Amino acid sequence: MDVQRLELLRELADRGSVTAVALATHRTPSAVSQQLKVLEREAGLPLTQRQGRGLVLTDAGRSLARSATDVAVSLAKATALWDEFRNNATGDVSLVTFPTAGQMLLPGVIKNLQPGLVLNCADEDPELSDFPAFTAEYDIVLAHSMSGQLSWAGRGLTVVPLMTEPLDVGLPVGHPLADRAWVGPRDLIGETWIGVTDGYPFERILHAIEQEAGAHLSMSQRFADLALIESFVIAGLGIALVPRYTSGGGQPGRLVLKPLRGIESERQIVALMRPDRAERLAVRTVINLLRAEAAQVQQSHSAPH
Amino acid sequence: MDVQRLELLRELADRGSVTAVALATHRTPSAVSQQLKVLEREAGLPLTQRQGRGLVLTDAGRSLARSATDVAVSLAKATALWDEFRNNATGDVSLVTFPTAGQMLLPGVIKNLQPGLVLNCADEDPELSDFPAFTAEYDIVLAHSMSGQLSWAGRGLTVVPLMTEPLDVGLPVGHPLADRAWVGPRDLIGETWIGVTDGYPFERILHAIEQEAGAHLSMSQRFADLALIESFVIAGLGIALVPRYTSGGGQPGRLVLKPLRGIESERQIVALMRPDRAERLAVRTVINLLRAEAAQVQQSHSAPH
DNA sequence: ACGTCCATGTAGCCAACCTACACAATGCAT
DNA sequence: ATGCATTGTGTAGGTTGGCTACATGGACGT
Repeated sequence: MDVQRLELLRELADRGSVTAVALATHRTPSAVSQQLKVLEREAGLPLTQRQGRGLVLTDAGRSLARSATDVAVSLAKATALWDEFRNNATGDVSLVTFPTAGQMLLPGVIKNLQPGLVLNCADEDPELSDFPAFTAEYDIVLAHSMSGQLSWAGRGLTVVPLMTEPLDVGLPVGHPLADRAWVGPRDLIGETWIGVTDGYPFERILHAIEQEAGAHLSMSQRFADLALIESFVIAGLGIALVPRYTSGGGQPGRLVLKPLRGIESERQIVALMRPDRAERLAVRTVINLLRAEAAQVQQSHSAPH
Repeated sequence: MDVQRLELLRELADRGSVTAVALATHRTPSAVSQQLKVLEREAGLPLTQRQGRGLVLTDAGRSLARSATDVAVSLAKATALWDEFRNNATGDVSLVTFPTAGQMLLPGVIKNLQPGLVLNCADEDPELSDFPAFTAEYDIVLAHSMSGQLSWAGRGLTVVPLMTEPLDVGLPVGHPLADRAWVGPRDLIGETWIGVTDGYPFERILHAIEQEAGAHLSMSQRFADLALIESFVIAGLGIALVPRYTSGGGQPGRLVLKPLRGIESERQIVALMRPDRAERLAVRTVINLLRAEAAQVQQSHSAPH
């Protein structure tokens, strides 16, 4: 019973096609196919099944792939263990993030990286992409969700919460509500909103405000880019829900943030990983840096408040 | 990072010498030595260390060997999983036991073995041998100990309790105490005892009786074989502590058993296994049969009582 | 019907691992 | 003290297992 073959089966479960597995593991599709065939013969029962021109796992195959994850995890723990003995959190770690989290956390993390530890970052649009799926490609995936709602549950991924970021109401300077300490849902009736495109977590909060205030909110625009939304708010074209720690980066002092009371208004920023990758010492080190950075961001915003 | 090499390291931790590992894994010592050398180079730090003409593990080596066990366990779980899919608890299982447990449990177990599942049994003298060490050689090791006292703790072995067997006072027919329902420590003052050789669990109970009764017990003989002890008791040469379920096999009706009150007088019979072997479906099946048989033995003795 | 995309066979090459044998070091016995 | 057995380790060579390159056979879309 060979671990490499089990790993191949697990990759197939994650990526869905022999060719994709071959690409990811730097092999030819033929090699992958052969190894899977050997695994099937060893198992004595079909693990895969042709479907169209592709290949899908049988129940037995899926089940075996799951336990292959356990093997990979314990193996990763072993390597992490001797990395610790060598005190050697070295190597490459890859990371994807949605833009605002990257802007908020990554510069501080990269500054504190110890020598020999390389962090390769990329960003993706959370609206267009299935973020959990990136765990096949990247070691760490920074994703966000509304509090409580975990869209990536049940995929067998390791989830590390990094921080919860409040979503405030962004107002232009001079707005009638700008001198208030906080605002409630009823204060917001009649305002014009700059919204975000569908799928963003902000969407749900706006619906909650509508329910609580008992009125329909008028939505003038829908943008995906936060800086664009802020520029509209500053220009007095409406108000918007903006994440507290990442807003105002472009034009500081021109945007006023007010906490929203009466409604749970925050997003959770988490790190997603495949369980085996989460065990790597280098990855764990980066995660610790991310958590430290997140804590510092939160503290620096709460102290002067 | 190769699993086979890790496995070799773990075998070395268990068996203590390269030659023994080579013998156990059907390889030449040279092959083992080479693989360990590769593993060390991969790890980047010394895992073994010469001591005399032998070889011992360093701290790092021991630590890595421990995590190698986790790998082996998850791997065994995977194979057990697909064995379950095939509904195929087949293969060979090896077992050592001390004589009385084997006499009590094994015939019933072997009768109930499903076809294709082969159980190879052997017996060893618990006094002469280090039973936990047999887990390197056999899949299942049946051992006994006093209640609570687990001499094999901390070796990273899987322990499955099978039953607790009371130790009764064995008397010849016609003995003054033979019509009592039970006996206490003070009743036993002045009796002549047939003891067992050092190291047996019975030893400790006799000391406890001495303490409780406040008198010294006279010990006339010391034997290792239970049947021999019983024959002495029957002959009126003394009394002895005998396990309730396994005594009287040779000459039924000639030996009277009385429960001992006031002193915790029982031995625990357990199965010891290396954790990875414990995960094998065939092994788990045998363990279940052992537990069922043990329960039945206990029940059949308590019902007519 | 054709081209494309996917999985899978076949032949051959290469590397990893093992055996066989030799050798150094250590401990035990006479 | 001096053999002698035992232990671990090097070196040379053979065998096997897994990979690549290329060809084949279905399945889908146009």
